[in-house]
Amino acid sequence: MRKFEDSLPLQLLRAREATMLFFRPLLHDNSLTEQQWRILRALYTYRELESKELAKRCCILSPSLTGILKRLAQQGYIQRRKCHEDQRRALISLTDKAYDLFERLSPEVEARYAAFIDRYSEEKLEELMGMLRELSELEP
Amino acid sequence: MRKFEDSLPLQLLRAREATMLFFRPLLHDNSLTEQQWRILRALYTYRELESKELAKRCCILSPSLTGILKRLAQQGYIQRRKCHEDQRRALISLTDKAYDLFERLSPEVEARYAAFIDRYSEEKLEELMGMLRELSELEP
DNA sequence: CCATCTTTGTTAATACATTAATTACTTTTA
DNA sequence: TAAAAGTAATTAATGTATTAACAAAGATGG
Repeated sequence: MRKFEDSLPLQLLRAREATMLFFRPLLHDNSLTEQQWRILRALYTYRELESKELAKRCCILSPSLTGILKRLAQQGYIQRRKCHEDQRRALISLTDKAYDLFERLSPEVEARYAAFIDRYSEEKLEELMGMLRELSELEP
Repeated sequence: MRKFEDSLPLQLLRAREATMLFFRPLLHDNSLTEQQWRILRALYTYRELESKELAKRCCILSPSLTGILKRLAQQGYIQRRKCHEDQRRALISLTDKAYDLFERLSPEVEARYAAFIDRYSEEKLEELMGMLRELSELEP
């Protein structure tokens, strides 16, 4: 049996925790969770997404997303409309309030990303991202 | 601003999800959660750990661990004793029932790990693990 | 020796994860 | 076209994540 620490899922978890130490305090200071920020980021980029697509891009399962979106809506950060062609689908987008918040925070997020790269190395990061991308396309 | 998909935390999450697709079904078929399996693995390796050390090794925060250990104890998988030198510490270890379960499952877990390596590549995995290890030692 | 500070572990409150089951709507098929 | 099969989103139930606050045991300094 492999050593406990030689588990890839565990190392991926550790690496993610170490990375998030650069960003979590900033999000916390602004009363945002990781998941909420992922959703803001996705919607800022793609303008409008249906729920299922949003879930897939953010790596959040639909039942979780339902709750997260409900809370984001209560805080006035997202709005939803029904798709006319298919009445089952819901189309989600950011409110102006959310755009403001995003544009206020993103410079500091970028600054911390830069600080992170400074510590790790631009080249290593690029290589790592490549390997992760390949890994995430794998199927059992 | 970087593209949404160029976020390292997101790619680490995606990669972990893709990896867990190899193992999650097996754990689920045996009514184990990821966290429970991490704890079994850690305690199988180290025999006995105090709560804080267990939390750190498994990347689980203390308050979460409290609940997970309570449920594992109810199912008869762990036992706890107090440390004599320091009455605050709790020492956790597996029961025989847990050792049996672990030894029954680990061959299949290893088989799926082998299947995973077969798809990804032994060399890439080693290199990836190295980069992740370096990353997880980083501090803000 | 005592008051203070620190550490270990827990509780409480809220947010999210996971699986199964359900509802409402669409598409297929007989 | 009515019944069956499939899909998007939600609800329900249980388990975990996160932060703050706390109790109890231990270390520290006056």
